[in-house]
Amino acid sequence: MSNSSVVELPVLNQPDGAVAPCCPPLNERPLTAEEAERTAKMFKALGDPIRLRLFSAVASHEGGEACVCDISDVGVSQPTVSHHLKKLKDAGLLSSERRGTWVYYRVEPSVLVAMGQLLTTAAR
Amino acid sequence: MSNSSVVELPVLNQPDGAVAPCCPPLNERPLTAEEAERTAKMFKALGDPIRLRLFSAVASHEGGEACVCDISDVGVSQPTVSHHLKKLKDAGLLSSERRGTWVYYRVEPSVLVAMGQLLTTAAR
DNA sequence: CAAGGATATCGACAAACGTCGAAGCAGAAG
DNA sequence: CTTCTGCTTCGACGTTTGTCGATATCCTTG
Repeated sequence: MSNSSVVELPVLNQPDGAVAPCCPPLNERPLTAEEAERTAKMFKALGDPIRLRLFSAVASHEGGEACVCDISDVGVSQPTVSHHLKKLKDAGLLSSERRGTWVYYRVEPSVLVAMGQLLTTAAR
Repeated sequence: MSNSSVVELPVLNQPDGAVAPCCPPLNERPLTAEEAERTAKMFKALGDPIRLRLFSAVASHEGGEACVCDISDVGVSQPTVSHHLKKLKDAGLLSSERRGTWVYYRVEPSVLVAMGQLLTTAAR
């Protein structure tokens, strides 16, 4: 149980391995309730300072992945770090894999791209 | 009191009227605690489905602004709509202006751009 | 198999959040 | 001045969230 298939957030994985953003840019048209529900989970996951630092630490780490031990110096207890990493994982922003003693978290580059597209101003 | 100077989020308004993103792309380097604190407020504001729909409704509305009456059909009471709009305003994502009977909310295009830059994959 | 380090889960608790109805305020219209 | 409409503020309430210490799990090492 490492790379458990990301379900609905924040990109839709295509059968051919490509990714498509789940929703149009925010200024293209009003999001539907369902789109907003899915997308909000993503923003919510990044809406906590500790989680944002953890996410940024993973995203900026060499190879786009980091061991928990590399990034857990954020001023909260170890269980809290674990809790936040789980939330990021549940939101589909990170995946994790155990290698020996350590657990590595990684961010899919496509996630960053898709999230950026959401916020990139549509041609108007 | 309409366009009250946006203080710290999510972009830093330059004296010459230009804007700079408040923080580097999330995968450039780990955010500092202060950067994360500021940026998380922005994400948090978009981390609620109702707020996201309101924001999207304003952002996609003609001219980048909308009257409250144009966008308040999101399934919650009118005071709740007002409460969420206030949160988006406090987060620096929207500004408001009263014109006669109606209050108009608007989103600064630079905000969308700056937020997109946060999430756009840095060259690595 | 025993010991130890790394991470996850559990249970509890205070603080923050989303929601509503009621009441208040500001312009427009009579 | 009074009434009406659009919006905000207030006060209350149940739910969710972030945090911790204690405990459990997984894996390596001796």
